[in-house]
Amino acid sequence: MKDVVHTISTCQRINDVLSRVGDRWSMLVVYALRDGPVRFNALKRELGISQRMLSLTLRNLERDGLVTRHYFPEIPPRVEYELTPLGHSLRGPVRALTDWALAHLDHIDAARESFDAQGEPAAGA
Amino acid sequence: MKDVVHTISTCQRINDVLSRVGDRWSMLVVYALRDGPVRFNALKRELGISQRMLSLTLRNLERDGLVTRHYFPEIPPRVEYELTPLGHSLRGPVRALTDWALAHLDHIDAARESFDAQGEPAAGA
DNA sequence: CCACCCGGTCACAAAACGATACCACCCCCG
DNA sequence: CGGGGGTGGTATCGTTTTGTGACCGGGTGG
Repeated sequence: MKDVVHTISTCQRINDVLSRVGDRWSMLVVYALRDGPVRFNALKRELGISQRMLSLTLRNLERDGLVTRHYFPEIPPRVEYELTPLGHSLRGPVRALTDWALAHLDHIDAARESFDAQGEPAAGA
Repeated sequence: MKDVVHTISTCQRINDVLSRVGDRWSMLVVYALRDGPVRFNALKRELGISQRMLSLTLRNLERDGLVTRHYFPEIPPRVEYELTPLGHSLRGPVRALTDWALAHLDHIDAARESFDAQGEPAAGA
């Protein structure tokens, strides 16, 4: 029973961190920042994320010490975001997940289609 | 520029999969199912998830071919959920992420605290 | 002059989430 | 025999999160 108790608290802790960096936008941003600093609007276009969510996600990431924000008071003002060492350490796990995602997207789509097909055979109209 | 274009579509695809299995409940369920079949209420207690979300998450996971649902018409009726081979293939990436989460939880908390501290110095009372 | 870029915020709608209650079934305890 | 409990789920309702579009200030090109 002790193992179970241990597992429970472990889940709580994982849950805790995942609720911070485990959302898809955060992971996508980490993924997009893998090769160095990127500008705000570049991220926005590349990820297909709304300005608001990108702004929010980046601020949370910055708060959690995963990215740094560099403001260049040029004309036009430029803002670049870059991974911190902590952020870089997350690259590996995120990479594993994105690689898996890329590799199994078709598989998931197929499973979903067959599930939906057998689940609702007379769902037409 | 071709590389950029490639990156863009790649992000879209990753985003696509992540919107399916990239939420924290799905990953937590995969994590909890790593050692074999687990019952509905056992998962609920272990993960600290509401019945509604667990039910939804499990159905989505089943739809995407990541878990299978085994119904035992006993008294009381027992339902167990188990990872499919596809689900097992996700264990690695999820493991990487959960390990990272466990390892860097303190780091994140510290970063957050210092960020909040310097962000709102006169937020007392 | 108007339109567009930059980075970002505001207000609002839509969707997701969480807690609770409820279902049907059966068991155990008193 | 009645009350409370556990099983796996769904329905409802209120809150939180997410997403959409407009808007801001500043500058530049047509």
